[in-house]
Amino acid sequence: MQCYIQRPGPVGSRYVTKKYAFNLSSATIRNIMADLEEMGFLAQPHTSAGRVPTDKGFRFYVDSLGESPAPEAESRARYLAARLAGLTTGISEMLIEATQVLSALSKCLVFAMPVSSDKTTLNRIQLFRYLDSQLVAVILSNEGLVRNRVLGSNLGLSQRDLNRISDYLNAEFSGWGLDDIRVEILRQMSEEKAACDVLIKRAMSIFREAISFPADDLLIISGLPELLSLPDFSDRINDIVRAMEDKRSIVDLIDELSYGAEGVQVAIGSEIPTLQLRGMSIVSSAYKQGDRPLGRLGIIGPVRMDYSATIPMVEQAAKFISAAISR
Amino acid sequence: MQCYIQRPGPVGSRYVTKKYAFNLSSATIRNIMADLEEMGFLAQPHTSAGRVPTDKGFRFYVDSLGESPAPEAESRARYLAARLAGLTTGISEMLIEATQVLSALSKCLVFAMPVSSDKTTLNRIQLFRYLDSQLVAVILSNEGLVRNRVLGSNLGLSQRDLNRISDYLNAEFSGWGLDDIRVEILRQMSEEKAACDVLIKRAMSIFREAISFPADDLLIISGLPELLSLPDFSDRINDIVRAMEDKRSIVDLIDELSYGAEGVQVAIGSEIPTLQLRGMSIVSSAYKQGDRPLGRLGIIGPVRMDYSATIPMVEQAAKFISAAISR
DNA sequence: ATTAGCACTCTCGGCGCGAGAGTGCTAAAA
DNA sequence: TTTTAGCACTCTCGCGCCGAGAGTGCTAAT
Repeated sequence: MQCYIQRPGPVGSRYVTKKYAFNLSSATIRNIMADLEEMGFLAQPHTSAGRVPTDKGFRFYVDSLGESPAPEAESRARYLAARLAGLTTGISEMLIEATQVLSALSKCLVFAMPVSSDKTTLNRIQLFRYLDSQLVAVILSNEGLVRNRVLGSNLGLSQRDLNRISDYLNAEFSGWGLDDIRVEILRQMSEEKAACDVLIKRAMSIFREAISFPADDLLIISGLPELLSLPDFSDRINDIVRAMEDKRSIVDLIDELSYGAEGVQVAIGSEIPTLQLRGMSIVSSAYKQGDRPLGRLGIIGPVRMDYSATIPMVEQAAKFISAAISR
Repeated sequence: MQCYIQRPGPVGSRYVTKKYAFNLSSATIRNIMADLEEMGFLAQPHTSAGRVPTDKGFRFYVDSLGESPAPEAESRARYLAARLAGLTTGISEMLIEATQVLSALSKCLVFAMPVSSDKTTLNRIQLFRYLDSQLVAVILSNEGLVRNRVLGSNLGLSQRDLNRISDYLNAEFSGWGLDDIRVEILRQMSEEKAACDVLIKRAMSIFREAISFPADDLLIISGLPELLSLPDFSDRINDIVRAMEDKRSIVDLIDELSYGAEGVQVAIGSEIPTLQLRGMSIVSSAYKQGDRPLGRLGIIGPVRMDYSATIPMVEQAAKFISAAISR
């Protein structure tokens, strides 16, 4: 019933009778609409404008959408797969490519959000002398994230020392969660137990610095122009750009919304607490390695987006990426 | 004379007489304005609106600005220095911080653009086994850039092999320009000379892949919302966002504009060829390590920006960063 | 060379108005 | 009982008008 709000503007009873061969007159439709309005599924912006679905209406629609076949989803999935198949590089590159493809297909904003680096587990760390007095820490996580950090003063450590430190850290902490490592380092440091070995002490302080990342710089966003071109948001553009600039809060929002969600998760309009994103919906899904969630990707678009298209798209993309990672 | 167009909208003769104690009547001002208009320094949007400086007018103004003392520049420079001084990390972090500070101060968009990775010279490369079948190449340049790249299939090389390859590559190519390396690799590969040693052959093909970066992902942009909030661009917001999305063309533009420029360089309005950036000016300066330029940072804002403030700001920032790098 | 005065021009915001679209309600038809 | 036709009513939107305001150019006087 709601599927015809894919065009902007309220829709009137007469339009419905023309568009669909219901064999019902506009007056009947009006009655039905009045009923639906009473139930809270429709609303009119003002008397004698057409009806507009409410968030509740969309929620009902999305819930009742269920497992529709969606014929064109097939070809889209193939296209996405083709674009991603060529990539032999890491997860990050695949995610970037995927967001770009999806934003082009959906004409919405697409994000991808690897799981916060706090929650990743260390695969390996390696330190290098770099230029005059700096050192570089390269941190590989088991989740496919590669990060590097330049640290200020290497305190005159030789590359040999750094190798020993690296080896020590890998032996000690490989497989640990970065969060746990942080706690453990603080514990060891406060215990002063490590004081006996000055190298270990140094290793710890270097390590502590090396694994402290900003929490948001892994968020990938594509298709901002697409979102801004939509007639819905022609005012409020500033709000949106500003909201997207603050990646941290986006990450937190997505985290909060999809806490414990299985499969595709849809947040519609007022279900999103953030004021700056009012009037928008978020369709997102986790991608996983085996059973372990590695991150989330999804679409942010207007409430009246084409859910029957976006939901399968997000689902397919997440599945494809999961498969590619797990392979 | 032009310094009073720091408020939006054309300015009339009467306003001038009030604002400045010239002891001249508005009619006199009108005559002078008519003269300036004939010379091409002023224009009127329509008859009986005030005058607006032309690009030519701004150019004259900027050129005649010379070495003005700019009293508040002092405190701004100190603020910037204070914000940057705390950072002990690498160049990239410093640039990000600098762009953020500058965009907050200038209410404009600020960019920083490390020199293209093609033109950097290799300091060191190191390869790691990673996860199942991938390998990670970490590339350190002499210009302070740290990049890593995940490569697809490691072909069953052990970490020991990778270390040997790394050592070989470092011995062979450390100090070379990435461009030159590329050429050399192609030459060696076509000569099949390296065919004798299968490890070297592999090293070459890995290396070739490892040093191929997208040319634009080092461009840092801060303050897009600031730029969009300006009343000047309330239409055209879409153009701007889209232009900023296409980082590649921004990089090319800046490169082109500032080719061979010494010190601060100002491009005003129509001096910028890009259509999407019409109505804007770019103030930029190179930052250097010693005498070697490492990149460029600058401000993009409306043509009627406060050049007497932005020019010293960009200059100071570039100088400070140069000093910090060279130290 | 500068200024006062004056007629002229152009923009901008508010107002009214009519067209268009859509509704609710009532009474008739199925 | 459900559906339909008809009708009066309401609200938005676009358009043209008009007056206020700001600024100019020109001329004549200082």
